[in-house]
Amino acid sequence: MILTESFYARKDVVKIAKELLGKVLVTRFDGILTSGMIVETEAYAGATDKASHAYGNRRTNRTEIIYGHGGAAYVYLCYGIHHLFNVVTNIQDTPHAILIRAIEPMEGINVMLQRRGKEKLQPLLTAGPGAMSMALGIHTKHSGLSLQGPGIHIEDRGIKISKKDIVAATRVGVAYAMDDALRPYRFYIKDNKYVSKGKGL
DNA sequence: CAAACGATTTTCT
DNA sequence: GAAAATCGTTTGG
Repeated sequence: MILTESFYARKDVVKIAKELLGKVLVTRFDGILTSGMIVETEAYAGATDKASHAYGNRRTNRTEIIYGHGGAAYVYLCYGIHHLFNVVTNIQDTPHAILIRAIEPMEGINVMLQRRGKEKLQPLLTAGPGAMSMALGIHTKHSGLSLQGPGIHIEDRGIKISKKDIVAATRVGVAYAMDDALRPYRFYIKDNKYVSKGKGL
């Protein structure tokens, strides 16, 4: 089943980040379907989190989407090269978001290989937020799209991730956030080879 | 209006 | 392991 607004609108962003593990992220652009199981996420707790773009309730044109109601996509450009895909959670004016960092490819693998300029399936195809977005065809122009719409959505296909297989760790690439960089807001599936290596382990 | 910077990835040494 | 690539957003003049 497709996750609905009520899934994203809840208030515990950390809990939702854990629940997203094992769900399936699906994109369909120009009639081309690609999908993969989410194996790695990071929570960003808005106003109280220095690592978030919305720290201190700072509002800018770019981050306005995070302030909207849960269930939308927030895509932004990092380092001028990479498109990072986030899921907006919580309710209007509470800027929580979850970064999807890695997936295990399921459908449309040949398309993903083509988009990434690769020839054979290997973990680095979708391990890491920038690489995953490119494989799924996600672009900053998709920022603000509803996750219930035709382009992007997340499905529950009944995959159960055992609690003992969920690992909590510190987030990647947020050293500038000082003490908040130490929060255990990164979650991934233990022993899954499609989890990105990161730098924070 | 100009300048600095980043929730990363790839490539070269 | 270190450094470059590259551009929209944000911040300062």
